[in-house]
Amino acid sequence: MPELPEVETIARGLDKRVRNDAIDSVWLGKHREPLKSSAREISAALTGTRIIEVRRVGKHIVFDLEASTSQNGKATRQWIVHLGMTGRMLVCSPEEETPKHTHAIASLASGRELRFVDPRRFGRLSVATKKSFAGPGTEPLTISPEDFAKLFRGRKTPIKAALLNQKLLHGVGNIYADESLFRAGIRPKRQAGRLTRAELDRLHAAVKEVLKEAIKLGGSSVSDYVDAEGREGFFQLQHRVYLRTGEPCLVCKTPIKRMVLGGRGTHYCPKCQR
DNA sequence: CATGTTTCCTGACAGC
DNA sequence: TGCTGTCAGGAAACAT
Repeated sequence: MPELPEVETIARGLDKRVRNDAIDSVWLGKHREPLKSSAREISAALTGTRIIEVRRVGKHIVFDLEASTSQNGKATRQWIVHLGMTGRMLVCSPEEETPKHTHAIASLASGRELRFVDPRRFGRLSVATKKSFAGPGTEPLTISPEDFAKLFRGRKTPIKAALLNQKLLHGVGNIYADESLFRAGIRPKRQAGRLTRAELDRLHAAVKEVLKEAIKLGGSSVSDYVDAEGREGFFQLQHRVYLRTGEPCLVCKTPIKRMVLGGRGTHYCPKCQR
């Protein structure tokens, strides 16, 4: 599942490959639309634009687009892609077989195609034409320790649920929430508002560290994640708790426990995390 | 508003 | 082999 490090890897790969290319035409799948904006809006917004840049905001891929207007002016807009759990954004040649669950194809001036494939359909496509897309919450890689601590003040929800709340921090998903809490030595179900400032500082550092390491390794390939070039990441080899239920903790050898928290599988070491 | 619960969707996997 | 049932999980909608 693509979280911040995976989306960052994908966005960088896409930027390298399609920056300055142009979108000639757009095809969108028929049946139920995996879209936030309407198919007509998306198609109209993308067709005839040039790709200025591809970047990541939270868990979203943002294509910054430029359209030439009739008065010779330039209009900017964004194509925003959320990959959900199983979404992929691939650059391919039109000759390549179109896989099942392909929901959108943008034909590029270079002759290649940008394809959005998403079996489970949790992904979302949308366009924004007014202001620059900023995402729902704050970027975990740049937030200060003070602002980080402030996010959780007075919250009764478990810290893990708060980390997953995209309106607070955006980009942290299930894998990196578990891994960060392990590195910070904090139990996932601790009340967010009751963490000490020292614990929050540790968590802040852990979140940043985990995300940065994961980006360096190209993300975690769990289930079927691959980047824009179809390559797998390697951070799954560094996971200390995620999907390690029953295996010994790498620090104290206590078996890793699993519980369900906020509807998500949650993995932790009962001895190292208090 | 804050928090908890349900829903969407399909592939993978267990059990028979 | 092939059918059925169960489950994961991001985020929005809905309920409390």
